[in-house]
Amino acid sequence: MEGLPEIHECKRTIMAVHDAMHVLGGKWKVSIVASLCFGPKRYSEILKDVHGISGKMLSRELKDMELNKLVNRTVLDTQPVTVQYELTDYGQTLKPMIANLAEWGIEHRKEIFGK
Amino acid sequence: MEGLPEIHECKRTIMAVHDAMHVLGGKWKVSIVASLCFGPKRYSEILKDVHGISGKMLSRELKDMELNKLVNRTVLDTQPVTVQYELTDYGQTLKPMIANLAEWGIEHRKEIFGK
DNA sequence: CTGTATCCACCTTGATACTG
DNA sequence: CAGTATCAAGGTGGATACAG
Repeated sequence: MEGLPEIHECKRTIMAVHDAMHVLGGKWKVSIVASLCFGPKRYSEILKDVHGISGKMLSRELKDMELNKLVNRTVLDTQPVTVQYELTDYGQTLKPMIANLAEWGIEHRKEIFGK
Repeated sequence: MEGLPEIHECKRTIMAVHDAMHVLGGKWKVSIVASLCFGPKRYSEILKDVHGISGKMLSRELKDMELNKLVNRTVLDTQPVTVQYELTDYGQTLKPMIANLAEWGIEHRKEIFGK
């Protein structure tokens, strides 16, 4: 597999992909990560960014990702309270993968609608 | 976002990621693609590769991916019949993304178990 | 604003049995 | 070997109401 000199075995790759998906599974997680790739966001901002997600699901997914050390949650001392989410250093390591996925998604859209 | 010179906007990235996930969503698709990244495979080989998947789900996911032009299905003239699946040229474009995901998955496993 | 609780419809998946 | 059919169970996610 090109571009992956460290990997020489199929099963190992599949396991790795499976591990990654265990953390990024669910309908919304990668979209949320994508949103947070562009800097810290408040709850309501993510809600607007990720089209179609409900408040319940956003809370739930963010809590999941917090447990997995992917995002940090900070309650800001404002009136009324606002909460800021941001990728942890660990979460930042997902950026290249998100970038790849986005790039493919754009090409895919062209493939579907463009011609 | 580093490594993505063409993308300058958050919403567009999120949409792109969403589009990609529309095709790769579901519990098993990325694992199946990962398996096929290592060359054509027969149904039963994929079944062994992707740990935990049932025959029903494998059939269903492969059919989905065939509709989306990601994989080719070829019935081989053997006795009994065997069926070979392989990534289309279009499906091959997913390789970099799978490679990234696998790389991250391996690091993630270290993060969880390694220390 | 940022959630949580509840109820509920739907979808996904697994198990099993069966076909060509 | 490569599927399909059927059933049952559990998970997923939306709507709404409510709380701090």
